[in-house]
Amino acid sequence: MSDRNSLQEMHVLANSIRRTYNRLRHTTDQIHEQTELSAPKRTLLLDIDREGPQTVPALAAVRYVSRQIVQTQVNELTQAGYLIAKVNPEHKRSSLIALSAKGKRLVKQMIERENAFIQELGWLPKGKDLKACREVLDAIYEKLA
Amino acid sequence: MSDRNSLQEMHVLANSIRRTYNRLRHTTDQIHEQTELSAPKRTLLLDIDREGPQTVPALAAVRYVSRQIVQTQVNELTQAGYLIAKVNPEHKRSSLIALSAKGKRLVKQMIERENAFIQELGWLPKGKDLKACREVLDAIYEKLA
DNA sequence: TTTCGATGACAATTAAATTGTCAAATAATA
DNA sequence: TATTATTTGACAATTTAATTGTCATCGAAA
Repeated sequence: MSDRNSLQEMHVLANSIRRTYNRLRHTTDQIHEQTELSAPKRTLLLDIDREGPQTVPALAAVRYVSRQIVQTQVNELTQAGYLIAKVNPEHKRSSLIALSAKGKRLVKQMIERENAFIQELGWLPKGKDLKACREVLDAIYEKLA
Repeated sequence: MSDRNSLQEMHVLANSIRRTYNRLRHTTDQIHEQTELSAPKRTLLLDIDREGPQTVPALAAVRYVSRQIVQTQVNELTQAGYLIAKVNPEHKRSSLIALSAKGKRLVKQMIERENAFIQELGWLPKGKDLKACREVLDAIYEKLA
């Protein structure tokens, strides 16, 4: 399982993940330039859209960054009207951070812009390959938990 | 090719790339904690080991960061004895940044530590799946060039 | 050869994140 | 229940990563 060749392949894969991540971030920075939102703030909005309302500490934990920086970003996004704090039935002090109507509209626009970019690119991985790739990434993600 | 379902799948894959990247960075931060080198500096050393000596502007370009910050990091790694500037036959002013003997030893140690970690984990993606995943990532990387 | 872009050095600034502290709220446990 | 430990949001100070801008010099192209 962990012969020399497989280990080497794993290093190469890790490098592909890193450089593709960097390029994706750069591409999305360009696509969403007019939003005036940084990549960390955009991913907060997109994650909350995908996973639903969450507490600040929960958002920080999945990112492996301090809760303080996420708190600051959430506060600024709330100030800008994209997020709202909802009462958390599980916890009186730590509210659930949710998208506002304005935030939902922005996320919708961002996804539409990304889709338009992909259409323009005229290419997507084949459905089967895409799924296989995601499954490997998710398995690595789980194993490193 | 770009029906609604495929687009949705692509967004999900992008998210898997991002979160796996974050977890890999966190894991390697822990594995290499005693090196006292930041993730950006470690990837510089590993990239130079993998791709060979390169100029500072070339290193910056693949990262989509300014040449100034890479110059600073390279200068500090040179100061610390991990890198050396080699004469560039193609360019008198812009030297090729290469690993010193000390840098090569460090890279070797880092790879050994990562391999030991994987052994301890007792798991790797299957060779076929690993390769398929890398090919999809590399295709995305190329298409976004 | 002369113009224009690339490069390294330096400086100022901004952005992202860490670390530390405090008080209040919550959770765990004796 | 009482008490102890942990979590959370707010605030502050600091560090790290990165950007932006400028300058002199070098190299490439016209």
